[in-house]
Amino acid sequence: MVSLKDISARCNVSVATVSKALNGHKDVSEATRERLVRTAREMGYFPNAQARALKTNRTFNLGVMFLEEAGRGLTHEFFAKVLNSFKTEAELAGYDITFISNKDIGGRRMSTYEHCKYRSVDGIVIACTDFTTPDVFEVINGDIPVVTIDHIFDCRTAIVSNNENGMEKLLNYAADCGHTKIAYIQGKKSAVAEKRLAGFYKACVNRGIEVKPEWLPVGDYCNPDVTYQLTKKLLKGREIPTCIFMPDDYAAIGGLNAIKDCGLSVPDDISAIGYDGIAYSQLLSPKLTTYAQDTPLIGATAARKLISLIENPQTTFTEVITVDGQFLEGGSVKKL
Amino acid sequence: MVSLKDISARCNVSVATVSKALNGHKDVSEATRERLVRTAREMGYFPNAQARALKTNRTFNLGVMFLEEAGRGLTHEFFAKVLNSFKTEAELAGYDITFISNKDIGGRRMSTYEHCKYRSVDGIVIACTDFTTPDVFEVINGDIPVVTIDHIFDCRTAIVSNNENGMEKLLNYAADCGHTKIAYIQGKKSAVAEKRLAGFYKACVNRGIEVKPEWLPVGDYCNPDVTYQLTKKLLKGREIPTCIFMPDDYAAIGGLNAIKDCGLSVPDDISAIGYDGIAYSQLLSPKLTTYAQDTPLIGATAARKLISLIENPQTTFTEVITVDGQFLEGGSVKKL
DNA sequence: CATATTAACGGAAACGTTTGAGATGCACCA
DNA sequence: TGGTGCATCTCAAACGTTTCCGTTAATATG
Repeated sequence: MVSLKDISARCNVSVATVSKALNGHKDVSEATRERLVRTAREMGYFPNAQARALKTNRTFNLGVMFLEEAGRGLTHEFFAKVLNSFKTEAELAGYDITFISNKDIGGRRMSTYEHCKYRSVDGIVIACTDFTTPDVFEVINGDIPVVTIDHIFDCRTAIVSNNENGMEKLLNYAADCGHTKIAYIQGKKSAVAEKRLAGFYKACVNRGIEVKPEWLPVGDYCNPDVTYQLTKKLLKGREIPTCIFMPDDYAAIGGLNAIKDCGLSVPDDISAIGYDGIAYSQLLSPKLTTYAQDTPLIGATAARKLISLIENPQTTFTEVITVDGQFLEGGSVKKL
Repeated sequence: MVSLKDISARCNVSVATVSKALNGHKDVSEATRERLVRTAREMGYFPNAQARALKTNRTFNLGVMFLEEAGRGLTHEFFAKVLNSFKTEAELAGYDITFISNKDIGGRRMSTYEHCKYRSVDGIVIACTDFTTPDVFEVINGDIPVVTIDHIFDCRTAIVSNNENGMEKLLNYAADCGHTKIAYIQGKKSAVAEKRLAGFYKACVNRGIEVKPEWLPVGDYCNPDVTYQLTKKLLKGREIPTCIFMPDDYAAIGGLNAIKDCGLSVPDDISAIGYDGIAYSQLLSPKLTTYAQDTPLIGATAARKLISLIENPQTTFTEVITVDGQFLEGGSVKKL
């Protein structure tokens, strides 16, 4: 690998001058800087990332904290999409992405935060299903720039999908279609679940729709099995709803199977609504009516904000950025 | 951050001794090593990754080259799963994962290989849809340890899913069910596609099944739309097959929709077979009969092999490791 | 013309490690 | 006793940068 020293030798200047020239400092003449930049290019020079990091404490590396209890990890479509656009945006700005977790190093257990310190990441993005772990708190309370996705800590900037608005839009659509007997299989208790429920309630009140407690069972996200069971239970009740909101599109598959297994069909007998707008939901027939979270925008915004926090420490004020999604009308809701 | 110097000061020994003690060198007495290790732990010491890398040229970082033309990136379930287990296994061995691509740095375009050099990754795993790009060749011909997934270069070790065997198993099953009129919508031309076709042919010959050229259209992987069109075309033919092999489970959704749109049903009128065993395929009703690639094993093997190449350069002989998958019997194939 | 200012560059320390070569003390053997 | 070998530890250079400070020469200022 060609180093600054090689360039300095070839051009008869000091190493310091080469460094300054390549980094755009002012105290080097335009003539020599042009000459140095040119030969650096000719010789195929690239800075040594670790040497630079050692001096500057800047690695141009972003840590991704990505804890997912089910172990599905990258397989989780929402996370995968967000991460994908995060990565793209970060790379555009010259940053690389490294996965961060708690792990063993040299026989000693290292917490996630220690891992970040060890790797000297410039910033951290946290996207978890569970934000209540000690590992998360340690990172949140640390001194490395952080953005969180879909969870708000009051001292940190957060990018959140507009869950409240999403549910409102979906419920308004159902109401527009004439539905009043609406059930909602909730996701597991979390900040996201609360927001969605809030949006659901709010819209119900606005539209004068009565919310039955027994029509608000708590299930789990991304869990078709649980959703299958809960859907069946709803369909066996004394009074059955005409429209069922599923926890999300993936879980909805279970719900749809339950409806089918009860000898009913979507949307003629029962209307179904999902959440997420994952690819599959639009390949079903009928297409699932759902709300597509703007994952590309969420990821890109997270990256931009994080980098901004890193590069302009003075503007470090906490901020909550809400990203709207898009209503997707499928054919899974019957117009009464 | 506490450094070696801090420990050496506290314990009245030289920095060198601390370094050697912590790294398990032999020329330090058991007594002092124990003392040093203990105070290092007490003081919360972690080695500085970049300083160490600067000296040793070892970063304990693995580069992931992950080129996917459709831009689906991590969303591609096969890749996501493989990457997930790769990551887990690598972290177990103390390695971290960094995404590698071609990008701009300091105004100059950097190839993927240059990127690897810049970050000084210890090894690279390549998982692409297209192995014919210059970027891939440059990495393959470089001097950094490499393993490839699902593609074989003769100078590098490769982890490949047993595509030939998978297709054989599927075709044998179809034949066992009594099917003789079998169509196969192929994936896009690639090493993987060739292997699968080879397995298909081989099994057909074994079972005495005639292969009609018009029943072997070339479609694309993960493309429900194309598969939809090709399936329709097959169903409109003069003679129609009783069983259709789809490029993969994801594409199969398109095929299944086409069958439905033609007023036919699976498996009563047409049998369908997928490939991959992705989660959705087992949530459909009927479940899709398919072949699940052992993605956890593929990823873990890739990580282990790569690390072995890094840590034992003497054993650097090229190797091709074939990973078998598992046949999944669903309900999408009718027994004639 | 003397002095202050400025532009352009070099010297050298520092970042936190690793590592080979040397230094020290001690036991051992002839 | 003097050398040899060994165990244990220290010295110091090196990895490739960045950056503060100093130096030089040229130019501007009074």
